Amino acid sequence: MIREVLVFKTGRETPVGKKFVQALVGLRLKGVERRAKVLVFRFKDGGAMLGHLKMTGKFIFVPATHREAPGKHDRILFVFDTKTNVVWSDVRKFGYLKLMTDDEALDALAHYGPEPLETKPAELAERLKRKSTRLIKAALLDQTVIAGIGNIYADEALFRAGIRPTRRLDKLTDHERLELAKQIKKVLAESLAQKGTSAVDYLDTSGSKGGFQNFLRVYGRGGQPCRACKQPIKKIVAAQRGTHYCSVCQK
DNA sequence: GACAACCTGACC
DNA sequence: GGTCAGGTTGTC
Repeated sequence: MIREVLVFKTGRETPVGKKFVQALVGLRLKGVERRAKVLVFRFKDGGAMLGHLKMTGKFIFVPATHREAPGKHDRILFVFDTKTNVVWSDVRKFGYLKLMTDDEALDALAHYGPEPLETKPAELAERLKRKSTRLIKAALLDQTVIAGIGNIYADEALFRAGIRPTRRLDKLTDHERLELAKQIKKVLAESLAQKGTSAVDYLDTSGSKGGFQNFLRVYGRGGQPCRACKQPIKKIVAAQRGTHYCSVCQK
């Protein structure tokens, strides 16, 4: 049960007033799920809290004894009636937490594309089969096409599939779409096995770094030699995001 | 499509 | 001082 909700910092997308705190106190957590990049905290009493970490958000478990002296970027401390409390920390304050009914939660999550790790490559490939002229990189980042792919994994999957991020979506061949779908699944699974990518400051709920940053082939490697062909990795802007690729290995 | 906006910190 | 950063949304 949530005993207390201590608010240290608000933000534009999570103003977090008295209402928010009052609604949460007394609720019993049923479980936590993830859909796309959204965390879903469900309550036994009904209703849910949806949370997005955006780029710098973290949920960290802390011992119940740790109560005061919030860290510089801690936004909210959730005090439970157990031995573990939870801190929501967020340097850039882009993240949000929203309380809603079960129906509202269903609505809010309805527009996302399929979960790549729970979907067959052929079906993922089908999601990418569109007449759109936009860049494949933009399509990969579009959460309504396939859910959960971010900037790192878009670049990594494209490298592994040998496809340039600047290719037009409607110009990919069936073979390329299928290969890309397979590589999306592969790179996500490998990263999970390494407990994620701490390229900048990602930490898991125990405050530990992931290890996949050591296995990235293009992301963050602009100017460095391609691990496959030794030519320098290109760094450009595509779909308004920093984008890394090998001009030799990716066609 | 492109671009600004949200915000803070790291790095050149 | 300027640029960039695991993301998303709203406005040309």
